[in-house]
Amino acid sequence: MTIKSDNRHLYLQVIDKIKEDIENGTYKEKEKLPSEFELSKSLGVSRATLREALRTLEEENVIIRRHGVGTFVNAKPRFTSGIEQLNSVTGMIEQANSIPGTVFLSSSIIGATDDDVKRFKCKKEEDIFLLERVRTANAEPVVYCLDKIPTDLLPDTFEHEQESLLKVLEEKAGIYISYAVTHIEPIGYHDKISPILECDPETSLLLLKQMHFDDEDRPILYSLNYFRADNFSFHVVRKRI
Amino acid sequence: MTIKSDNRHLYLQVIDKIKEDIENGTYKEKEKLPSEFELSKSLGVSRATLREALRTLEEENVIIRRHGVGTFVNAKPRFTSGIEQLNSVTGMIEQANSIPGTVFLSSSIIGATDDDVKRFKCKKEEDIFLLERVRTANAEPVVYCLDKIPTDLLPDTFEHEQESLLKVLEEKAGIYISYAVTHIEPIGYHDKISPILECDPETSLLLLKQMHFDDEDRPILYSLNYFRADNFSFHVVRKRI
DNA sequence: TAACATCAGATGTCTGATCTCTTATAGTTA
DNA sequence: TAACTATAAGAGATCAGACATCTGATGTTA
Repeated sequence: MTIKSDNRHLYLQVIDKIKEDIENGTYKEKEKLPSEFELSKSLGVSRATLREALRTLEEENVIIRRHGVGTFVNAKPRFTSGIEQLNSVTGMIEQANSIPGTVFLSSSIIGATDDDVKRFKCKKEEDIFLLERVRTANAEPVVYCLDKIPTDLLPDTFEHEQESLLKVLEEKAGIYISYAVTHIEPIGYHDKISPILECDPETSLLLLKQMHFDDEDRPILYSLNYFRADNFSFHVVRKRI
Repeated sequence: MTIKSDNRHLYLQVIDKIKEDIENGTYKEKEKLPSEFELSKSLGVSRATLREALRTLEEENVIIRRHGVGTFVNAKPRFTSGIEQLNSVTGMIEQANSIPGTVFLSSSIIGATDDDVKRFKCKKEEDIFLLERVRTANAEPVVYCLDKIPTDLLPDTFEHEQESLLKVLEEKAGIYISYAVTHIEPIGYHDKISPILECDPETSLLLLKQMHFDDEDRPILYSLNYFRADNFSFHVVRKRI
């Protein structure tokens, strides 16, 4: 056992343990798992707890269960880091083993537009903080970011020099962004932004318009991210319904 | 109770019942559900079964549970038909209340390229069927499609005039496409394709490169779809991990 | 040979209990 | 009075063991 204080719920630990065992080859693809009774005994948990874990794993398509037959490992490769996983730009750059940086362009406080009122469900008089930055990877500009956030959500000690807005919100304001509704648009050439990102006319941009919500579904942050298409690649697993 | 023969597993019926009750307002947003004990009694199932259902609903973000406190309805609106749902182009056009059409451009049989061998896990000698079409909505060209499929997967009576390739595969060859791994790329202007889709230079294209798999994870169909950005809009809900 | 009966083993469901966490409240103390 | 503390109630988390139902294999019979 590791030293890590594992006071998370039992069923979560069971899920991790089973995933781990699939990962490291203890249970192979398409192979039958031990019966629930045996598994629960060998893991030292009750069958009820084991079943809650298995139910979740089934929901995640990691395993498949057949009544009267058994539980099987689902071969499907695990596609990770698709576009459906929300990550800060900083995180994306770090994942690519590059060093993230930020070039501050401007910041201002503006009145809420009609769209903003709808987006943030705020009043017309509300002030909106507008932040304009260029994100760099190994000192090369790769993303142009425009962020909007109602001023009353901002922490007092806010400093726009910080790398990750999501991190600032979390640490300074106690706001945890849990998901974003994102619209995807291709942009061929943008008179203002393409030069900022040092793009030739041939290099297209991918625009992600993102409305971020916290874990209680409150609208927090609206951001426009223009990615250089030659530097970023997005993918998604599309499932038939 | 409805007449529908419900011999599906109990916990699935419980899930549906609870979702239904949330939908029709029996339990409102953010509201506390009855305790597990009460719920299981009122639904006529055991607490274990109820808990398996709740576990799944929690996984789906429909509810949220807090140890020692209670179970609450998660307000989140249900976002439908995002890009993560795989749909044929035909289906997408129909969903927009437009009439889908097809302009056949060319078809040919070519040898497998190195990429094809990797993609389809096939032999070098394998023949690949190549289909080039333009899809129209209300007679206006909106998508340029390039489809590749190994010839031995094709039904004998294949006719490329059919609207939906997915449907042909299903009905004629008994192959059911269940998901696709999709890469998203913006295209500014394409010398060949933009004119075909009657785009001005200002209209960008969104390219979806899709590798389709059947329900047993066999690679079946590789397709390049070029969408006119002004006609299609894609969105996705990105979740924090 | 084909249809049927039986049985073992697996998941599905049930019962009712204990454990642990959170919250509220009543009580105590400085 | 204000702040801390102990306690109790209510909720989800976990447990143990039982019975129900489904599936596949084996054996039996017409």
